[in-house]
Amino acid sequence: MSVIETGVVEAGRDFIRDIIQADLDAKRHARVVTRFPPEPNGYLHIGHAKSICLNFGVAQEFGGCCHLRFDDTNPTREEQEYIDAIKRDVHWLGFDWGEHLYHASDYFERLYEWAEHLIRAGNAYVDDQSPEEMRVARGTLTEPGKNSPFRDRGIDENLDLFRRMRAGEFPNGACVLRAKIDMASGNINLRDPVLYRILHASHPRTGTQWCIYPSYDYAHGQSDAIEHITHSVCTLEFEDHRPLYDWFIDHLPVPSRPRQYEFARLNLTYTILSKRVLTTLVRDGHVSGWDDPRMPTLAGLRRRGVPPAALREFVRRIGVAKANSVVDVAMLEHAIREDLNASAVRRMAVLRPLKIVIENYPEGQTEEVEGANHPDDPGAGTRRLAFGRELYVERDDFMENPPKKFFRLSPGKEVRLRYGYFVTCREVVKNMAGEVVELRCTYDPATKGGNAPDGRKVQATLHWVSARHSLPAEIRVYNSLFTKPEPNAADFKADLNPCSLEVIADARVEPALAQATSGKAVQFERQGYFTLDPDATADRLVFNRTIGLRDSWAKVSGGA
RNA sequence: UGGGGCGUAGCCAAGUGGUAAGGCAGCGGAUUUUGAUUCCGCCAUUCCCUGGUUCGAAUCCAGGCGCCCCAGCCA
Repeated sequence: MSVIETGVVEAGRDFIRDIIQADLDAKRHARVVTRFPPEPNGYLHIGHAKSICLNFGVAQEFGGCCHLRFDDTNPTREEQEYIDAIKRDVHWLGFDWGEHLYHASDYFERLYEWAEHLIRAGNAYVDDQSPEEMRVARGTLTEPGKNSPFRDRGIDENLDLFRRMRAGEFPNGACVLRAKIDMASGNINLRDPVLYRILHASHPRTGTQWCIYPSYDYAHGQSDAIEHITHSVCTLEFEDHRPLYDWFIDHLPVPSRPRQYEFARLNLTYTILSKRVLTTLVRDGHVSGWDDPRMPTLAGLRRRGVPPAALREFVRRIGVAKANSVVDVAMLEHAIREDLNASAVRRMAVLRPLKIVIENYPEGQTEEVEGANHPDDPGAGTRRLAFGRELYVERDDFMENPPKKFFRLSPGKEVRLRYGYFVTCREVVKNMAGEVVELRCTYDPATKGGNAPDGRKVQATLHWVSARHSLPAEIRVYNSLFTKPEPNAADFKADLNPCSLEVIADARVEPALAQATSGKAVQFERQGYFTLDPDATADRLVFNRTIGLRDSWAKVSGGA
């Protein structure tokens, strides 16, 4: 599959890898087998990238394999669209499950048989209590629960009832199958957890074949055992499910003995990774879809132009530990810039054009100058740029009354046009409203290419495009990564935008950009990294800004 | 005295009895035809707190404090 590039990154060290190394050293396993087990009820986001990189990464590094398993045990929330999207996104991130694509639903029959096994052993029973009665009887965090009045039904009665549950004799909610463990346990997961509930719902894969579905707790560990998973790595909130995970493994004739380990999930400043909130944004139309470039989804990041290798590197650097933490989004931004700086070709584009006319440049004349595709990589070659009497420069690169540290154009000041000539601003043309509409400049013909033979220096080098040769483009700038200043999902209001989107409709770009490829990163010199949007056409260039360049002038000037 | 976890710099994070890695951010400075990049330098006398053990403690022990997770027929 061509979407797969290499998923290999340099191995970091963390407690998960230490555990695996120790298990391998002690010959507890011949080969490590992990799994990435998403529920197909939404799109993958950058938080999942941490889990994907961990599970697939570890398998690669230790010469094992990683399964992709859909945890599709709740047909009321799962859809085929999500299954497809998840596969696409895992591939895009750079990982391949090969033949090992599984679904919890592949094991429904075996899970059912094992449930009967538990019943026969007196370890499970059918409970007719209503959900409300069960909730009350479960007790609280500080008080023990009470046994269900149905807890001591005979094995035959339980078997009969459970078979009738499967046969569809009961409506949703009529009863459940529960494990008989300990209603007084301090760990609430052990207070007779539900194994099966009745759900008369069509499943994306099994259709209407089943009307009872296994719970996560019951299905997950057994699926791991069936697949001979050696290390079942999940997030911290499942830590107190581990005793239950082990209880099932201990009481069932499973073919292997997987172990569960937990790590802290990813949190990012200014970013909401709550599936509930992301779903709301999509469902209520606050964004264009799961792949809106403002979304922290893998699909959104892809469309925004973030390279998968940058995500892998980011994940490698944040590490894997058990402490809850919030990673500064600047770390992600750094990983993205680091990748893009090395890989993106350089082009010139003027986002907010200001016309300059070079008065001493012959009318009607055009000449070509050469610009490097990548200044740090001569092998990337060069491209030709049309230079002429009328050009556009960035509005922000001119100030009529510049402050002290402003290096760019201002009346009387000389600057370099990159790969072009030194120019000096001679006159400012304004409209009736007093707005600057044009600059009259002169150039020094001896500075072609950007060097002055007399050795004189300029303080700034500006990017520019030819007025006649440049192409119009629409540019979409996402002002901050992803979200609002306070990443508190609880405070989320549905009428809030996930982050601001600024559409710049009248940008001008150099002609070579007509050949830009969707998804391939380009650096607009002095502006940042951009990528052609998939919706762009030959006569309508649309670029998404992946991320801006670091900008020390913005810091000095306070953005003024 | 419900159970389970976690506390190392502004943010991640190594370290597991021998005297606090690394990255991000920040701050200086050099180079620069992108105010980018690159490069160099600085940035925890101290590891949540208090005691104890030890020649020696972030690491071991005791007691505190703080934060997170769990009461779905969700995962």
